[in-house]
Amino acid sequence: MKLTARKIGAVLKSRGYRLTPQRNAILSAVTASHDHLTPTAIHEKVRREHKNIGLVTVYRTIELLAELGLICEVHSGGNCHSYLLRRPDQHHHHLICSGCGTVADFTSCDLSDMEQKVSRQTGFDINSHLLEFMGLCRSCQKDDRPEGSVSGAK
Amino acid sequence: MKLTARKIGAVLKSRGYRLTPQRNAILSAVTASHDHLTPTAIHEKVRREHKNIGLVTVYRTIELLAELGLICEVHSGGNCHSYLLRRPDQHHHHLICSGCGTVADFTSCDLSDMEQKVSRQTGFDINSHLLEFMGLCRSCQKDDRPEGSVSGAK
DNA sequence: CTGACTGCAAATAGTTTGCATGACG
DNA sequence: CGTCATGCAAACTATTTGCAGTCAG
Repeated sequence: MKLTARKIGAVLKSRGYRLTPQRNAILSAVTASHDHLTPTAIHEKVRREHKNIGLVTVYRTIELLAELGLICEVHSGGNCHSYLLRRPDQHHHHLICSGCGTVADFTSCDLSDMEQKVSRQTGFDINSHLLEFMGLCRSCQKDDRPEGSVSGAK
Repeated sequence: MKLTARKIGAVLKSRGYRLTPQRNAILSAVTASHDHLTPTAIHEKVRREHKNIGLVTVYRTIELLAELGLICEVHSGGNCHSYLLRRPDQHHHHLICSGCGTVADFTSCDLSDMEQKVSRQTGFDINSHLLEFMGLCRSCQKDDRPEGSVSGAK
């Protein structure tokens, strides 16, 4: 079950934040996309409908959403300022296609064994982890041409 | 076994790159540190001895080293432009202390099972992964004060 | 109404590029 | 000696901040 723009809006309200058309537009853009989006990308997307929305507002909204844990960063490639809707209901990780940039997520993550082992070895008190897999998605495997047809890449 | 400045220098030479005093200084700074360093941090470190080294040179050297696979990025916190000496001899991952920023690494990583499972589930052809654990290192646990005594944090 | 939100513009930070000089091999 | 590397300055890009007007509640 995914988070919808409406649900996020409700969260915002319940936290005492206002639900403005701009924020709504940004929420729609983020929830509609399966990919990770940079601030600029979100801005462009949103601008199609709300021409005079400021990039600044996008930044501020992203910050807010990240703070509330509704979106999270994706670390694909060198780009570390891409954001993605979060699945709040469960722990999950990302699977990033190096061909087209699509992000899938998966939940079958059991690192607790490894976490314990590493913790024992190093003495660290581990409280979280970051795990991402990189590879080619089904359709990019068919195309199987490393260059060309890359949409997300800079 | 860690990579030393000397060894990296040898690699550079063998690849046809020149071994200049500036590069040497940068290599020493990187190999001497157990932490992840940002370009600016490297620059400052290096400057203590070589006052008129340019930040630009640091950037260019980092780029070169990353290209040769001698250093790698660390994705701790929001900062994604920190670099660390690589252990070229084996696959490993990072363990980042959220207290002081120290980076340890560990090698007991067996994700192949999970990789296969995820691959089967999603149809992705997985070729690499990024795994980092976050937590508190031994000495930060003793201090156990989440604020204060934080050196690496912005 | 009132304070939070927005948009603009300017400020700041981070990174890249062009070019003349200098040093490596 | 020729070429690659450096350092400076300027160009760019990405992000943050200040402020006055606007709008959600």
